[in-house]
Amino acid sequence: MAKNLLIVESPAKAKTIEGYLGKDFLVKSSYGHIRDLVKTDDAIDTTNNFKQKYEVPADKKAVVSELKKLAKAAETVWLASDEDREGEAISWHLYETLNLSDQSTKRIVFHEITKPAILKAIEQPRKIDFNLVNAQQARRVLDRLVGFELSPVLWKKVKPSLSAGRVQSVAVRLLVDREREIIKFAPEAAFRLVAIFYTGEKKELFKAELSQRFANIADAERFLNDCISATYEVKSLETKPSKRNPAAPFTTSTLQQEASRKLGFSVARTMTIAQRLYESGKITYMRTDSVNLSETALVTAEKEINTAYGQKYYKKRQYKTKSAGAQEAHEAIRPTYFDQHSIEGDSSERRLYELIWKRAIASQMSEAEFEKTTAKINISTRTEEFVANGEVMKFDGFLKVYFESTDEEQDINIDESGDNSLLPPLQSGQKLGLKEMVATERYSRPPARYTEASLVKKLEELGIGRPSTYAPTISTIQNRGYVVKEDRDGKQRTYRVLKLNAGNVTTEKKTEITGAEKSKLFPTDIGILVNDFLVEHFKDIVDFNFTAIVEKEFDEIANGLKEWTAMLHNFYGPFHTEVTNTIENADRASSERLLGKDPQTGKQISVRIGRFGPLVQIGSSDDEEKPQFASLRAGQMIETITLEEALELFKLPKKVGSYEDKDMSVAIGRFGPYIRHNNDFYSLPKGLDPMDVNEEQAVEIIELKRKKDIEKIIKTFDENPDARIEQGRWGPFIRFGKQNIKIPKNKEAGTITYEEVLALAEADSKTSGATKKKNTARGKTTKTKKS
DNA sequence: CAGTGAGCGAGCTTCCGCTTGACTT
Repeated sequence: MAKNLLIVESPAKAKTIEGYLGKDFLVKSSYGHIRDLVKTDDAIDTTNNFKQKYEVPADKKAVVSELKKLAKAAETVWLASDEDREGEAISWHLYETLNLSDQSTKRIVFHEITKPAILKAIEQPRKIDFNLVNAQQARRVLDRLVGFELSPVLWKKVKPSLSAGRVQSVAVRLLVDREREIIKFAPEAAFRLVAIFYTGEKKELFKAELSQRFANIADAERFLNDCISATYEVKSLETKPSKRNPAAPFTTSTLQQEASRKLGFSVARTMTIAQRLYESGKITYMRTDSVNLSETALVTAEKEINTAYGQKYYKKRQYKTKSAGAQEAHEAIRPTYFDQHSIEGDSSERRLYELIWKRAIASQMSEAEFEKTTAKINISTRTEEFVANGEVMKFDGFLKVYFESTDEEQDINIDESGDNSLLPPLQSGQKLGLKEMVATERYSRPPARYTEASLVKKLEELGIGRPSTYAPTISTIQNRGYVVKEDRDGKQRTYRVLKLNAGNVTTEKKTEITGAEKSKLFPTDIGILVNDFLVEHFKDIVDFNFTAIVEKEFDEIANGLKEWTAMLHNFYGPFHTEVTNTIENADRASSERLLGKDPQTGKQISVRIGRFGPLVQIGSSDDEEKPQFASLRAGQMIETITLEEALELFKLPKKVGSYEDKDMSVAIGRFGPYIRHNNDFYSLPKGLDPMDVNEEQAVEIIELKRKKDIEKIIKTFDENPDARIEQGRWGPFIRFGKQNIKIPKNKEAGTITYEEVLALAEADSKTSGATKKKNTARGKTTKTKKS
């Protein structure tokens, strides 16, 4: 048995460290926290100084019992969890749970996983820092109190099973606030003027923009008319050098943002892939808020840049963390070995690795240098002036490997990219020819909706949540139904374009699509309802600064300046009073909004959230006639639906004729408009308005779908018409009644026999049954309906 | 992907952070 047991948080880390230390050391992992508050309401005794009840959760029992055994056999136990609040608490929980003794236990910390760093840490052991532990307990207890007292208020006043918490409720609030800003936003139009000039005989073309816009069309028209007979001349020419610096290496949040923008990954996907890279030793730890690179990393990055690109591309840089509440227990995310420009693996792993490698390498490279030229151009008949910008890269520097993208980039209108192009050689006083001048009506844009990644960025700025929880938080608010991630179609809008060409001014109307969204987060009706309720009754908790305020107090506790139970008393007293007060006095949250009267019957029309989601109701239950109901469609919200839109909902489903002696009806479901026939569903092709579908079209759609279905069939079986092998989206699979079964890797789809199908079907029903059980036991949300 | 939209009222839901799998499509 080894004399020393060293415990870290992550098994991948343990494996690496074990290699650095001799056989006197056994290195094991705790897999994060090993103890937590019991899940019941008696976890914290608020009447007895917040005394906590901890337990080892079921999935940690095995880890704990193994560690216990090993600790008993070891002479010294080294607690090497991370150097932050949570890490310190993990060490303390280990100390308690493993029944360690003071003499035989040592607490150590290190910031990089290298042999010298670890050996040095071992030479400088310390004791567990109880101030830090207490700060963590205050954090843990506060989160439990907030979550487990607020959620039941929602169950009573809104709807069962809802949740609220310090982090998730603010995340939802950010989305609701932003949605309202967008709803309220009134775009303003102005005419933007772009001219295309040319120089001398070579007729080299370049673009210039007028330094001001015109608010109305008359002014724009007058300007163009004035320009018909004008001459143009370069008034001034200014050339300035400019520089661009590389961005800091990735943290969890910046990695999530760039992977979302450049690779289109969700934050959860990014983290799963990064975890695989970490476990296979390709990158450093992926849950970090630090932009710091270790000394070893700096040295190897320098070497790599010098050999791969040359010395002038290297520049040593150290970055400082900007985000609030960073705890910096780890390094920035970087490749383990800088000389590995790419790796083996599946395409998503390769692409994410490449992104991480480029960003980390670029962060130690020299700045890119540009020469920016600004030319001002006079108009003989007007006082305004045109401005042309040109940019020439003099030295690429870090741009040789990496270009950081921004959120705005994706919505830049093609017409508007007048900047950063090359200018022909110009001289002050030079006369210019005009090829064309265009005044385009442009609208101001509302604030952008959040993506998963931009919401993470915002949360990080506010110091809310931690690297390990960003992705789970984004999932939670979607799972609770507060938020949906989806695409939405935009609306058509017209804009006017005036053109001056060959001495003539012409006017044209054009259309564009505005407000189309791809993979954006939208608050749902229930999300809005819950948010408004919380904002009304628990303003302090859902305040954007709440976390920052309590974090400051946690820091004071960590520094020994404040007693942790005193802090909790101060918080809990007023909070709990507000909870009781709200339960007793507050009205049930109502989602109802009156839209007006039905023009045909005069009955009242209202929208509200029903048992199965948002609905429109015509008439009230007091009327003699029964009220009519219709569900809102995807993309429609209680807050914004109009009376006209609500009435539209009652026009569907509608019969469009019959086919094979059965009725066909058209309706709109969760996946868009469809035709229903004999209990089968056929979705409508895009662009076809469900209100316009006639019998002939419907039949055509049904027959086309059937033909396609037949084409998908690879093999059928005489023994059973319900069994067949089909070509699916991810390859061939077996359809066996309602069961969809994967084809084992060693089998060829075309050669499978019916006996094999039966065997696979039985094996599949067993495993899927077991899975279902496990899911419900874990309390996961299953979407199966009660039958 | 429909239909549903009331009430009966037991027993359940829920937080944030630290870690990985073991599942599915």
